[in-house]
Amino acid sequence: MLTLMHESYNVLHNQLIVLRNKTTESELGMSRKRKHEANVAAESCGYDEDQIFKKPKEGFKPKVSQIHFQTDASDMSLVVKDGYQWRKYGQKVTRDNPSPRAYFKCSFAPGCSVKRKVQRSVDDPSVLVATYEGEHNHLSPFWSAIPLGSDKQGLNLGTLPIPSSSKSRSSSPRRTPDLMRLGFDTLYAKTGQETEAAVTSQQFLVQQMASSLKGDPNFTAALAAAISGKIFDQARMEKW
DNA sequence: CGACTTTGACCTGCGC
DNA sequence: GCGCAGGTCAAAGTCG
Repeated sequence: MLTLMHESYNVLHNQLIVLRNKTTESELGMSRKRKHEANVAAESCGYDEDQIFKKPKEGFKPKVSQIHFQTDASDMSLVVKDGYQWRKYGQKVTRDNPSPRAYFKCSFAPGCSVKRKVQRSVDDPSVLVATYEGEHNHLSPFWSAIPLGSDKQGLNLGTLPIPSSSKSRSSSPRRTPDLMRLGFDTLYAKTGQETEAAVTSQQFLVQQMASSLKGDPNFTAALAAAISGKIFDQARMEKW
């Protein structure tokens, strides 16, 4: 039943996203050709033109947040490792900033329409300013790597997707997943035998992972992004 | 060969 | 209507 419910939810959520996109397009005023294309798509979904192009009572403004990343000043790439998988689809030099602005789309989930703009700060070129538009319709790749209900069986973190779209050309080593897999595999190898040694090794592994993650710039960047997002949400909630 | 980046062209909104 | 600037598309190139 849970699976069915989850599937139904996903279907409905995807339809909502499609409708939101269409209403936004119509509101912004699209060309006749594009309107026709959207209309065809709408018909295939079972909605009439009025439903799709009727101006919404409340405009759907995508959630926008801005996060600053401290980088090496010598590193001129616009790659921000925040844990998600991004696909770059454009780059522009804007008037107010001599450094180019890169445009990314979330490529982790097909239906995810979150966009990200990354540009160096005018004041401090070592700071990357990432502007996020929209909300992910999926869990972070980190949590997606952990199967639901995994209880000493799954948790194969070695399958953790490699964050960022830099295609691992950068020099940063991918040591964390290996370490994590090593630890969890060791920990969960003996099924159901919770010995004292296992508890000790668990504590040891936790310490080892903590020190490993602390030294991993990718993880700290992702953590900073997550905390910033949380603070942003809280600020919005308090404002309401 | 697939996934991804690069980059010039194109689209769209906005001010004049 | 025109020009500018920001945003997006898509073909070509790159890499593992």
